[in-house]
Amino acid sequence: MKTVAMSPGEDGLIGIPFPEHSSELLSRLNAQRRSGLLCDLTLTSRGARYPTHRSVMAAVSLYFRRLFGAEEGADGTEGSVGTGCSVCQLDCVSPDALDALLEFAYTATLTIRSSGMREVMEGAQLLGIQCVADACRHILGEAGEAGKEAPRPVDEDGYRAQSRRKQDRRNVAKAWRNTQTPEPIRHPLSEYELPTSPKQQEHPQNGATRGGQQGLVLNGGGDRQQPQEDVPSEEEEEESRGERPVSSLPFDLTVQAEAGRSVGGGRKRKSQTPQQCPVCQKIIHGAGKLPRHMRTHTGEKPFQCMACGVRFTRNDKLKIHMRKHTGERPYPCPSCPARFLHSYDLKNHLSLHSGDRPYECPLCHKAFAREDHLQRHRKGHSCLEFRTRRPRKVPEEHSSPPDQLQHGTLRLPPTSVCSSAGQLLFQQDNPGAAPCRPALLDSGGVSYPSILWRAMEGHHRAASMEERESSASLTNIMWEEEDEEEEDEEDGEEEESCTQIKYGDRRIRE
DNA sequence: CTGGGGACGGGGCCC
DNA sequence: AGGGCCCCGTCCCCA
Repeated sequence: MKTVAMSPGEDGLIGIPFPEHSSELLSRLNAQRRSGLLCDLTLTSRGARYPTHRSVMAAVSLYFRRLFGAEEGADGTEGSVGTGCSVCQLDCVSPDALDALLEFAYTATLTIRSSGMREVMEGAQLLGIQCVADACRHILGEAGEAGKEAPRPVDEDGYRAQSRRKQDRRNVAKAWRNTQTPEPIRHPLSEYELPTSPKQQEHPQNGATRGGQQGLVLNGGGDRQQPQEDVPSEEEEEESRGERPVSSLPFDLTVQAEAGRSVGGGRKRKSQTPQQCPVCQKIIHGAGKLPRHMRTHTGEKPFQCMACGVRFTRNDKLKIHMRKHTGERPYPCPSCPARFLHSYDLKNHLSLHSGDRPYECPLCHKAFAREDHLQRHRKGHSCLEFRTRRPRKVPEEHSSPPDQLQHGTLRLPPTSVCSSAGQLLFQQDNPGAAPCRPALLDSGGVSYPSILWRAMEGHHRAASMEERESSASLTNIMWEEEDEEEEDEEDGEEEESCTQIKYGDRRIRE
């Protein structure tokens, strides 16, 4: 047993994990079920009888939760079954399906024959065991359609909740994780996340997503949390539906793949063979990295700090975290006494000494020491100033985009495009560029020719040799007066949006 | 809004 | 192949 380093007199809470507890608990409950011990509920289906524990059934099934009044918000009396041993007739679920569902409830593993998949799915649906229903539906090839036709409310909510900041695929995946994985894929009875990682699949009870000879074993998970962004392409979906063997469906963590596609594409070593995540379909590069990635789906955090109880998905993260307790700061600044936990902290810090601000906003030219600060700046509204008034003089030269560019502002004819907010955003065709909202073209639906962006980009390149080539994908189009000094006789309040500030040598409009 | 610290996930390299 | 270690990019939070 590890000793816990604590300062004298400290009386902090210590969390000592027992990762095996959940599976052992489940295993013992299952043994009780098999021997009929402490069973207080008997399920029947077409004559077959299945002694169970109502607490287990309530934990695993929405139907029984409601039946027993155990659902959150229920008063605990209405519709509840008495405390004695009761019998619940479930003829609508076939004996085989019920048996499989009970097996799942007590082992976190669904063992079924392919031919019985639909019955199990329907039974799971009826009993409100959603993860099983979803898993079966996916295997039956109905997931894609279902997902398209009727997106889950929870997905929609999560998506909506994060919609403001979802900027790119990564963000969406993140948003998905944030909204979905606080409740990771887990068996309802599991205190800890039930194993879906390969390591834990070795557990005889829990594990294994293995393709049986005739049957199929699924770990208690499901792919229902598949993020929208990561929905596989039609080909991939088709592939996963029909072409692949059953055992390599998304629940099979041994799915590997992409044979040939990435392997031959310049990867130097076999150990770098990418593997495809069975849940999000993401290609994970690097040998042995898939289990690590899978923990982002399962929520499993096997590495816990014995000093403060914080848990991590990865050992290396825990190791870095431990530096906080040991006081180790292995990255000293050569210019000052500052020391840092992370190399990148030192890197950031060094930019303070040097005064380097290599990350410049392509719009307002404000420079930042950190790239993420620039991204934040651009995502916010701080450089999305716009002018809603129209120029008094209609620029005739707009037919020649490069000529319209002055001071980083693209001149547009008044009949062109202006959102209700008076700003226009568009994205360049740069896959690597920072993401942004799609173009706001709501005024007359005038499409935005990409040539304008290229013109803008060209302008930026030409404007100054000092300027870094920007990866900007987001910019504003502002109405620009012909002469900066020229005063507009129109609304005074809008004049404030035209003040000039300086960043470095560049004068911009604010 | 910005600067800074920290957490998290992915990829590369190595054993 | 699996895993440790490291670096990097990104995001979140707080001051």
